[in-house]
Amino acid sequence: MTAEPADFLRVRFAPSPTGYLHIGGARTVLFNWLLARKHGGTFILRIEDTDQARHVEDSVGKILDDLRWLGLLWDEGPEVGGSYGPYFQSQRLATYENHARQLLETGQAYYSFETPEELAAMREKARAQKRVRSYVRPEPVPAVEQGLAAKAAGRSVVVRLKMPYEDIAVVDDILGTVTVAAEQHEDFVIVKSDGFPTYHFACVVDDELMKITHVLRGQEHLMNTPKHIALQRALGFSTPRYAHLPVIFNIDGSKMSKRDKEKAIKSGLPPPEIDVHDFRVAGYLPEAVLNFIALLGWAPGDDREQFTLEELAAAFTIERVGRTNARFDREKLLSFNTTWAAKLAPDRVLAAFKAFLTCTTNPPPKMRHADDDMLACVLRLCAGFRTFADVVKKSGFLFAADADVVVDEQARRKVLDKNECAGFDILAFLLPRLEAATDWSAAALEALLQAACEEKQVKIGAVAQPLRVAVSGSTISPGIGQTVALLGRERTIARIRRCLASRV
RNA sequence: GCCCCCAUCGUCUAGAGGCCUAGGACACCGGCUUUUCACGCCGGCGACAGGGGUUCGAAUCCCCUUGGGGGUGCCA
Repeated sequence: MTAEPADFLRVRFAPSPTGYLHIGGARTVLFNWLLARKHGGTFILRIEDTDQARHVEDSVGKILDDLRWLGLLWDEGPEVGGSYGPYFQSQRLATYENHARQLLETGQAYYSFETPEELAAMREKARAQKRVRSYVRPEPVPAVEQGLAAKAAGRSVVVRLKMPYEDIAVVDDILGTVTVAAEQHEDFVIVKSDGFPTYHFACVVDDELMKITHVLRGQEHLMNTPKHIALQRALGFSTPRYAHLPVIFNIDGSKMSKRDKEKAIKSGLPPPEIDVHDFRVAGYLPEAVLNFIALLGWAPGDDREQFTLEELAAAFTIERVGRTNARFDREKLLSFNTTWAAKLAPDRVLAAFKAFLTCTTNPPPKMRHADDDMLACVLRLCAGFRTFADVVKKSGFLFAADADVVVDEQARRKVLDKNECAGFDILAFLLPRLEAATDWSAAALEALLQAACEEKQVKIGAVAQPLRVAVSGSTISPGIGQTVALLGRERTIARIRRCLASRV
């Protein structure tokens, strides 16, 4: 038996720390992770923090946290280390410098001094002349000594790669072969004036040094790939296999950008979920999110739609990744979440619910600190729920102080005030009977309500609804018998009394 | 502008020349269940962007048009 070498398949996810993990990024991680998992390869996490201006405080921590929530753990990278570290690009500057020097010394790269204004003028001119390429390589190219001197003199200096004048073919496992013509290439910056490498340069150097074999990334990188290939050739590196994933949009076709979120917040609309963190806080299960995003751009080929991470890893192949952009349908995600919440083991749902309670801002404090038995009970009573946020909405009143139960205006009108306060009358009728009840079990209470219906000659709704509104403040709650049983006699009576006192 | 990618129900997709009077899921509509919300069950509506080829035969192959998207940064 011939064993595969340990690192025959190495993939990476390389986010830049500019905020939370985007849902599109999550799908990229997932596909990389699945590929590694399927083939027994290695999944590497690398932080591309080469843009000092865009760096957002603590965003690495947030990204790691979201990845852990999803259950997509990395084999090498921050916190876990590995043999090819460091895994932060900002800690690898010397490495990039060495490679840049090599390129400079072999004449494959050169120093360049144009000002932003000059570059803008070049761009404008190129557009007017309908050319793709805007940067014009100086002839001859400045000598290394000239560049060093300019730098010493305080001028803004970058390093550019001399792009070869030849067609470059990108062999893509999803898209096929994409060839970019020689005249399309231009000398691009590999080292910025602040001495940091650009994305292209750091990425190529690290992929080589970290022995990355497969690059799975978003389609927005497709046109970068010829640059990367040119860099690899100049440095004598090997070229990994490439696969570019289709893009994910909002349901209306707009981009799922952070800007959308900010815009919505500004105009007072509920912000759309676009970061993994948003879905966490909104009460989704990672199982559902993962399952749903897996199906954005990938399909098993049969009618199966429900997959655990393990099942995905077994079924996943790059060949079955599609080429068409997808829209993110929140309704379908909601449906997936409902399904997962119902089919997952109660223990798992409880654990996820507790995690939700610690990260969301809404729940009544007492709910957050309730014991497992109580929370498990609530989860049972809310069976069929769509998100954890719904569970809180439906059962939060169980954890509120009696004085904090405020009757919703609409509920009051519809259930209590209507028909000359029939609802209040029912409550007044119910009160002594509940006070006198000897058995406070859900079944006994249901029976008590049934008896009240018969006595008053009304349907069960006419009795259950006023009681529901009195104890919960709204028309939404778990089954009334169980709700009242769980609430207990004392609190139930107190709430009915408070409600009756509010009658005008 | 220029370069590149893409194109099946409203949405995610199955479909790799005859198995397709195009299958599934979500949404939607109708019904059932029902003390609220949700769940659940049954049924229905609904697509091969348009035009040319190739072929005995095309959703599937080729070309054009149209539409959508990406790139065109000292961002990644």
